[in-house]
Amino acid sequence: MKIGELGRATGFKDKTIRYYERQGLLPDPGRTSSGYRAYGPEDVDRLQFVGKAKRLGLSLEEIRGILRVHDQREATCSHVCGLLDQKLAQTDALIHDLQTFRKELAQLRKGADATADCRPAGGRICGIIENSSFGAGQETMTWIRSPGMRAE
Amino acid sequence: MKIGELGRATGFKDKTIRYYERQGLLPDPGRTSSGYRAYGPEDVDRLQFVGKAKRLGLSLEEIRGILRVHDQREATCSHVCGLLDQKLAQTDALIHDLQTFRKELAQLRKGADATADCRPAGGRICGIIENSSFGAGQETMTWIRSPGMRAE
DNA sequence: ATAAACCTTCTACCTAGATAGAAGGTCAAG
DNA sequence: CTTGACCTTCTATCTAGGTAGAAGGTTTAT
Repeated sequence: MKIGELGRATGFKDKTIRYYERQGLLPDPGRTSSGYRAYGPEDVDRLQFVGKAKRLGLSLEEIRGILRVHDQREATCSHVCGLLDQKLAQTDALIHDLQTFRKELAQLRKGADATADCRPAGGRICGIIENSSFGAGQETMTWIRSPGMRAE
Repeated sequence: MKIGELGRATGFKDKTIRYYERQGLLPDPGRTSSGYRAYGPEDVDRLQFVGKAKRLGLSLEEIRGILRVHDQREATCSHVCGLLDQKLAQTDALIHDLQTFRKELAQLRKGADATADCRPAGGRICGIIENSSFGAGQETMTWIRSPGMRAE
């Protein structure tokens, strides 16, 4: 099987497959006499696994970790369970932070309605934002901007 | 006031201040006779505003938008309220997606405990992940990886 | 007077996950 | 035999928000 065929079987572009190979997600495939990459059915499985793991929210680095364990002929169970637990904890933490953020944001918005003139004296720029005690912590809420969320 | 002093007053590095100027967040400051950027107290306010807005989760582009409205001598109230409402809606949507994701993840994790051997026959890689109906949708949960969240 | 501490511009690099193009070799069908 | 569909490698580009360094000019303190 050549790379295009593999791509059609898995939904990945050929460029992406070569990229994954460079990233260590796919082993060096054999080559045909003319130098083409020669894949077998196990590579279809492997790529489909990558796709599924990606959809689970695993990074390429995490997926590479799982595949390395697999390639060592070890069972990946405990490794994967660890990753899932980690994801779960991260998700919980993120939800918690977001809920806190949302509360503060809502409060700020409520106060904004009460602000008759949001531009106070003295060259200040926006009373709504500047009078808030919101950003008192040093943490930045950059995570609110997530890929695919940008309207365009 | 020169750039270093402005930086010390606001907590931004000089490099960052020049970067913000390039990005259109700060107006072209005057220069001293020796060509140095010469700032006034209003620039301290402006930069502090930028810091606060950033901590609110606004992107530099959004902040630039607010500042442009301000520079037109228009009140920024309604503009900022619009942004806040938008952030609020985005946050709600993100929390909702995350809760759905968390449920599916927890279910997967629960099933993993029941999976005696996660490596089924036929060159498959990980039964836990591959047998899940989890990633059935096409959407990828990449937002789970947020800046600052990466353990190192 | 000279070293430290500033300042300037310009350019390159970082993350993450690809995508696109250039320049060229190979292969199957008509 | 030639056209188009493949294949190869290498390099550049995108997002977002900066950071770092080179190469050089200025100012302040000792």
